[in-house]
Order: sequence, then C-alpha cells, then structure tokens
Amino acid sequence: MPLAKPDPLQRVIVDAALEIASGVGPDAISMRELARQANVSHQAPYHHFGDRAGIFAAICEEGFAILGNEMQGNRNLGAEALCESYVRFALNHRGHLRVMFRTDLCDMASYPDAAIQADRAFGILYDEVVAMVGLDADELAVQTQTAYMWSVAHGLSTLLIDGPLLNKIGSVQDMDQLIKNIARMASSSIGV
Amino acid sequence: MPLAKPDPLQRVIVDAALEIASGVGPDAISMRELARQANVSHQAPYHHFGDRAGIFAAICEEGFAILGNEMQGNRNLGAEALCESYVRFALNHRGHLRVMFRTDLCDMASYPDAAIQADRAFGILYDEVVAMVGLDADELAVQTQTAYMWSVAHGLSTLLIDGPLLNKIGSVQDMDQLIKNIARMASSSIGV
DNA sequence: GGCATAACTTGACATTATCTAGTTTTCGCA
DNA sequence: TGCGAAAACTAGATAATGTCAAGTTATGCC
Repeated sequence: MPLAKPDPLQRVIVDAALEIASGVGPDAISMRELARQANVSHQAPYHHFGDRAGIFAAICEEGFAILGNEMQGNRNLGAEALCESYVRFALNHRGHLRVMFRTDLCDMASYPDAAIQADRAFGILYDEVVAMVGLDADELAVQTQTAYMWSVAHGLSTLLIDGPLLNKIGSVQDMDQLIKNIARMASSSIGV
Repeated sequence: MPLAKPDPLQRVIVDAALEIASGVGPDAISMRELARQANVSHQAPYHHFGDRAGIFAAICEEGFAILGNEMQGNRNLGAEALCESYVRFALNHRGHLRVMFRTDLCDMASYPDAAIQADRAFGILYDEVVAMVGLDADELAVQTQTAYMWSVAHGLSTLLIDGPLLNKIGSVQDMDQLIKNIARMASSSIGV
C-alpha cells in the first residue's frame, strides 16, 4: 500500500493561514509563522506565493470560488436561499470571508484569477435578481435590488462574524432562525 | 493675541492614524509612523495610548460616538433616515468605520468607554425599531428587525467602502440615489 | 522653592517582510 | 541509466516594527 501523498506545501500553508485568520484574524498571519507550522524554512512560502499578499490572493480566489459554488447550488431556490447560503458560507468559512473583502490585504485588481471568481459569485446573485424582477426591468432597478440583497447578506455575515450581533443573540437556535427570517425579509422586498 | 494652543498630542496622533486608516487601511498604522508624523519620539504615543490597541480603542470610541450623534439627530425622521445616516457616516468617516468592527484590532470588551458608545448607537437603532413595530411586539420580532436594519446599513456601508460595489456603479449621483433607494427598501420592510 | 506627577526621550530586544544568493530535489529525456 | 534544467527549497542579511526598561524634562500645585 503506497504511502499517502503528503499535502502539497501550498495547501498546508493556506490551511495554516486560514486557521489563523478564522481565529485571531488575518493580520496575525505571518510568513514565518506559516513556514514554522509547515516545518519548512522561512523562505519556502515565498516560493509559492511571491509575497504576503499572494497568500491572501489565494485565499480570496478559493473563498469566492466556494461561495460561487454554494450559491450556484442554491440558484433555483430563490433569492431567499441565495441570501441564506451567503451567510452560511460566511459562518462556515470565516477565515475566508475575513480576507475576501479586505482590499488592503490583497488588491484583487492585481490577481485576475481571484477577480474572476469574485465576478462569478456576483454574477450569480445578479442573475437571480434579474430572474425575479423580470427581464424587462430597467438596469438601475436591477442594480439597486442586487446591491440590496448583497448588502443584507454581507452585512448580516460580517455582523455575525465580527460584530456585536452575536452578543445580543441568545442561542445558536436563535441565530439559525434569525438568518432564515432576515433572508425571507430581504427576498420579499425584491421584485415588487 | 495669545498663540493658538497646539493640538494636544493625542489628537494629532489619532488624526494621523485616521488618515492612514482611511487611505491604505488600519493595518498600515504603525506606532513609529504616528510618532514620526507628530514629530515626537517613537515612544511618546505609548504614554497616551498604552499600546497599539489603545489607539484603535480611541478610534472606536470616537467613531461610535459620532455615529450615535448622527443617528440621534435623525432619530425623528424614521428608519429610512437612520439607515441613510449610518451609510453617510461610513462614507464620511471611513477610517473610523474600518476600525470599529475589527475585533482583532481592538477587543471592545477591554475598553468599556468604547463599548458604551457602541451600545448607545445600537440602542438608538433598537428604539427606533421598537417605535415602528409597536411596543406590544414580542422581543424576537424586534431583535430580528433591528438586526435586519443594521445588516442593510452595515452591509451597504462596507461594500461601498471596501467592496467591489463602487466599481459596479457609475457616478456619485448614482451612489446617492442608490443609498436612498436601499434605505427606503429597508425601512419599508419594517413593522409589517 | 520644592516636589510629585505627567509627558516625554533613549536604548535595547525579539520579531517581522523581504532581498539576494546559494543548495538540493525532481523529472523529462537521451 | 544518467544528465541537465527547472522547481522547490535553505541560509544569511537588512530595514522596519511593537514593546520593555530606564532615564530625563516639563507642569502644576502647596
């Protein structure tokens, strides 16, 4: 029986980074600490990612890809499900989310692969809104409603992950209900 | 005519920090750079703020105080105005906002003065929702709707400041209209 | 005046990102 | 099988950072 192939270093490093990001936060990520956790020299991560921003770019790309896939999977279930899947992604991948919207950590304009995944995720939401408001709706209305849905999902996500919202909510059960209720409120505002 | 009293060092330092925060981002804030910009030794800021987190705590406290005041001023104009004032605060004080929800930069639990201002701002929003849904509404409904309003305002704010939303919107005029429309959509979902 | 306290300065240390320059591994191909 | 180049690393050095410890100056009050 062949030995299991060890995880490629890049995977190990990104996982270590995500662990730190979802714990203390992305700023605590240091190249040398990642190298230490991967048991390699302090320069090994540079070979794969170029610099610190490269690590964040990899996280962005992966994060938006996962988010896109999850939204894609719930695409036929309406805006409510889309909103819910956004928030659930955030809760299940808080390390990713904490990096994905930090333009200071990684300017996506410099990392086209990451930007592509981000645009794709946005496009799925956009298309869903188009489907709800109708193809004949004017551009501005679609943009507004897309921004609205995105704001609700993104706002709730960030408030749950980093904001004081968790402190004001009792149990996880409550949180689950809260997410569902808010997703429903948001989707019922669309297309009217 | 007496000489104008020079700004106290704390003000100079916080302003320098805000300048950096609203530009590159809060992570680029370094104690030594702040000292440099204030023309003092690299240890002077420590005397006033204790450590780096102390600077962020001061920014949080000030930010939530300003936000609270602006919301308080628009309190009688309904949830729509409240939501709008939140977003406008974010746009006009992006340095503050970028710090206020970064629990990794400053754990508000360790800075009661900051926490008080944050609770106050939240309370204003909460009271407004109570006023809209009626005093007889049950606790869960009020919590849900408060979280909803907050999510919309906060989500739109962060997406406009750091997210890719700006790239997808044409002019500042459009942005103004977008904010108004979204605030209206949000407030019309309340209390139904 | 005297003196306690606040408001700083100086120097040192460990840690960091990143540059430059090696060294070892791997692998396609003769 | 062996070789040669590219990939995957290692090693050392530099400048910058946060923060500790210890000194010095300025302020305000009795």
